[in-house]
Amino acid sequence: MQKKEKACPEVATCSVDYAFKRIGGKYKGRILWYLHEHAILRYGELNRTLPDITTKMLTQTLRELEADNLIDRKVYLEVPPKVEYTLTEVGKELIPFISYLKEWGDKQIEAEKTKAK
Amino acid sequence: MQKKEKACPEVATCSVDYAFKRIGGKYKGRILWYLHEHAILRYGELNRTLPDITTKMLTQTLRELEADNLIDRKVYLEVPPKVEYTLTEVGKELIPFISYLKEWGDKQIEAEKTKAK
DNA sequence: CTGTATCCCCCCAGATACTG
DNA sequence: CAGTATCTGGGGGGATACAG
Repeated sequence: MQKKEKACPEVATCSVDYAFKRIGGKYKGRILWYLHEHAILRYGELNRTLPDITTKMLTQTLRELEADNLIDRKVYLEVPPKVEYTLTEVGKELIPFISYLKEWGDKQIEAEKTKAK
Repeated sequence: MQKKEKACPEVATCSVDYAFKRIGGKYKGRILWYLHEHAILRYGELNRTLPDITTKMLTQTLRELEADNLIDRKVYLEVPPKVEYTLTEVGKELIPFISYLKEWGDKQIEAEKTKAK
């Protein structure tokens, strides 16, 4: 059964939309931030740093970030295997903004606490 | 039919996660940005500004933003009805970051074009 | 003009098992 | 250690109709 094509398949309607498509998603923000804090993180370290993520989602998200040129993936050919993830230059450009967002988040969380009392 | 409040579905694992939960979603970024650009927008104007949104999603998203105290909703009791949306002070605090993100997006889009040629 | 109310599809993401 | 593979469901979001 032919369904009508969706209104906007994949083209971003504006640059804000474009940017949100690239850093949106359930885990991307945190991954980028943790990579900023630690500079280099291995797969297992990321998995432990994000307690609620599954290996499937972690791999998938990392691949998307890599495809979008926000992170680098370096594989060491040794046993046991070792893979390191780092921010690319383009990815690093996002840090000031995530940093700002984090401060805003901290502030709001604090405000909520005060209000609750 | 009242549904359970959606403003804070789950506990955020960190402030980055918290912030992304509040501005994430398919349309929130653009809505906040357009409200910044125009200061005041009516429901119909927002609907026209986001060509790919349905009334259902627009209403739903606006309600969430309102519940999160990022936008204000002012109703004029007249015929025909008139509703105006504006950014709250808390919402305005997000503008520098969205602005930064927009510039980043513009830059990436430009870079993609150059690369394509 | 500013929304509600339904119906329903698709896909994100979780759970689990397995592999080089 | 660093991932695939497969199955599954829940809900985000689309289309449409209608109301105050």
